[in-house]
Amino acid sequence: MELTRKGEYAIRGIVYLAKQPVGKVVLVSDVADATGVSQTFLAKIFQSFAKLGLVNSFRGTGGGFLLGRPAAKITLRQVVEAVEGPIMPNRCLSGEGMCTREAECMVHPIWRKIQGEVSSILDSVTLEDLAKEKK
Amino acid sequence: MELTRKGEYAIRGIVYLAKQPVGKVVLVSDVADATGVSQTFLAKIFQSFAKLGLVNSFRGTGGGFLLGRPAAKITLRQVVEAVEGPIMPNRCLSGEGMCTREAECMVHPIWRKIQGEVSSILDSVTLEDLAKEKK
DNA sequence: GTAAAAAAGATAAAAAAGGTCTTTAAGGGA
DNA sequence: TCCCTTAAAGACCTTTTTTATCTTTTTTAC
Ligand code: SF4
Ligand code: SF4
Repeated sequence: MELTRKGEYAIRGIVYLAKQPVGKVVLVSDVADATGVSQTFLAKIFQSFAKLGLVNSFRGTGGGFLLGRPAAKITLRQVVEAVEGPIMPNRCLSGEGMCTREAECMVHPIWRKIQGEVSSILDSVTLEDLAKEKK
Repeated sequence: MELTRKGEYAIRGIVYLAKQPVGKVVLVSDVADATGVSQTFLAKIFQSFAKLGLVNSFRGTGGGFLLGRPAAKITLRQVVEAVEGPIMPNRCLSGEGMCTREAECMVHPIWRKIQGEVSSILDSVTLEDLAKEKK
């Protein structure tokens, strides 16, 4: 029930991107320095983001990363799921037939409810919200 | 963000206990058979329960386990936390000073909210609820 | 005393987490 | 064209956690 470091770093990294002026391209090394994350590890994380279109990347001189769409259009859930996989408090939520006890199980619906609540909270937060300064 | 097998087995095991007639002592081997869990693994889990008073145990002939208090007084949260530790979606929730960024962090409060929601859902379910037959 | 059962602790295989390193591809500028 | 810069891709590695099993000890009823 705990976010991994990968997930934590992913959030730090993309929030840093969201804090940049729109259109500014930043090096992964800069993000790594600013967030206190190993550069190579963060690079891997950003690759996952790029595959999903959460960020755009440019190679070569003057290259780097920027958000793939406006910060307001990227939710915290999308960021977390990009690196951690689907929000899933218990294995039996991944599909039918995962557990033969499901038909009589009184616990299964509880996990579904938790999944729904957590997903909904994470969906309600965007990078725009997270990029603001705390007041 | 996923319940371990230990947590899953813990719930299955103690729910089985909750389904027994009040006061009935059952062998860990019976619970293991009924829930499809390895007996030795389940025994370990029940030891954790016993330490916290969630179950009572008796050794020797005629020994076994039963609930430590009425099913209505044992919440799903207590069961899960007994084997998985505190509900904690991110490390920084475990105490002050875990993360130097916390003061300016906009994400931290989100994790706290999730922690609160999940805890509250798990608190609202008792073994009495889980022991009922599904209708 | 003996058999039954949980308690306790040591051990270990398998999986996941948490990275690093090397090579390749792409882009910009001299 | 030839460097230099930077991300992409994938192989590789170490540590920690999960998921157990096995053995020995303690307690209890008969
Ligand atoms: S017993 Fe219930 S909660 Fe557990 S895995 Fe099966 S369906 Fe899910
Ligand atoms: S940066 Fe924020 S969310 Fe991440 S560990 Fe620190 S306080 Fe928690």
